[in-house]
Amino acid sequence: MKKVSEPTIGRLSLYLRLLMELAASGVKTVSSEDLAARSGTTAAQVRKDLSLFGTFGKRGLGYGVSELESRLRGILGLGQRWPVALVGAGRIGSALFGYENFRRQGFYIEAVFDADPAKIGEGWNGLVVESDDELERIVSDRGIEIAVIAVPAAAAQKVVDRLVSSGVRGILNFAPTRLEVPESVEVKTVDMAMEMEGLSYALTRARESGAA
Amino acid sequence: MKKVSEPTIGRLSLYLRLLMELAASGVKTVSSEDLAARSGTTAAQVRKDLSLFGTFGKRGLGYGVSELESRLRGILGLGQRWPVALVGAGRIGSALFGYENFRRQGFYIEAVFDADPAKIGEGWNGLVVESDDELERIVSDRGIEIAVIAVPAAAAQKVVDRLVSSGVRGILNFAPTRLEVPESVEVKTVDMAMEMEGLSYALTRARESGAA
DNA sequence: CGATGTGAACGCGTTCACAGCG
DNA sequence: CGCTGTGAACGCGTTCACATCG
Repeated sequence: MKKVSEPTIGRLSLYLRLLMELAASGVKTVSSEDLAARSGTTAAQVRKDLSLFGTFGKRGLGYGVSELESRLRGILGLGQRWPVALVGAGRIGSALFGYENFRRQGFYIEAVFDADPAKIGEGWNGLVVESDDELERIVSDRGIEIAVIAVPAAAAQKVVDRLVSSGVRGILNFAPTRLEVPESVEVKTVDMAMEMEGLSYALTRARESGAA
Repeated sequence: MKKVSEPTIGRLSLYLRLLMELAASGVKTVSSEDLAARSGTTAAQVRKDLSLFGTFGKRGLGYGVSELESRLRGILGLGQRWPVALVGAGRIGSALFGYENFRRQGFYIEAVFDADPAKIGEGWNGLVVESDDELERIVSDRGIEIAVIAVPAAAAQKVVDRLVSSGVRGILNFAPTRLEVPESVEVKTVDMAMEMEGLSYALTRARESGAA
């Protein structure tokens, strides 16, 4: 198999969501051009992305919606239930929990940790907040491989080290800091401040050239 | 001025945060190599990024921390207060509100909207949740140019259209859907489901090649 | 001498154009 | 004939290498 770029994976994820919507609307077949229009890319890009993983289309016809959907599920590893640990029982975690696509794709928060003794033992969306001290034990006992980090930046690296040593291999990071991990561990950082600053930049530029 | 790529802006934002940390530690000067190590990139990349906007360094010495910090602030348009509207008074918005870097960089949530009549009039982190109906009036009255969308995907496009027609030119979108906007409007989408699926893909791949 | 600033080389993802097949 | 699958061309961001200057 050829090598697959990160943007490609992001688009596959997007295609999958669109296919679910199409399936719900009763559509049976889509062309690369149609998918492209809905996802904001080009038909050639759609075909290239898909062709990296096999040949799913019917020439002269397009792609079977439900077939492609299940193919993408398989490619993205969504055919299973993924137990997830949440570290930091704050608002971000709650938001994630309420995010319906989260569970629908097989991600289940199965442990919530917090360093604040006041929160430990408290109920949290049907779970109980566990003590930080138990992190290693619980993560490895439950076979958790994916964790969401929602702690302050200063605490993040320490948490990550402990998670990784307990078997976690994928991390979604909301702490605004760069995390050091072994090659074998995948980190995705969501940095809202950075996104906002991107907006600030764009607006400022527009204003300056408009005013010039 | 040469054209500036999106990744470059993201890195500038990152450099800025590192510079703030360095300044807080009393560091006066940094080399491109030092900044590169801290930001996970290369020294050449740091210099290229900065050189797009001017020549801030001293040869043989490096960059003045506080000088570079304020230059970056200027470049990113952070020298001002940005009033922000939040549409959707749910958990994501609360998370954002609690995010300290948010206010520190000049972003202030100055209006919160929700479609749910039960929430309207309620207090929300010191603000009052406004009726969706008032959106156009309030956004334009308060000169709001940046909005955060935290509503269900199905409702997002309609909200965006109304925001844009009221003067909003920058949007941070948490709804898992592609938004249609005029050229002149900047959209940044934060798609947590997509990030999680990226993790799922990486872990699945690792497992398969490991097991092979 | 040391670290910056930058033109040139490079690698890689995207786009193009068309052959291939239902 | 229509739309997919794909090698080739392209554009662009990253990396390299070194001239430049404090």
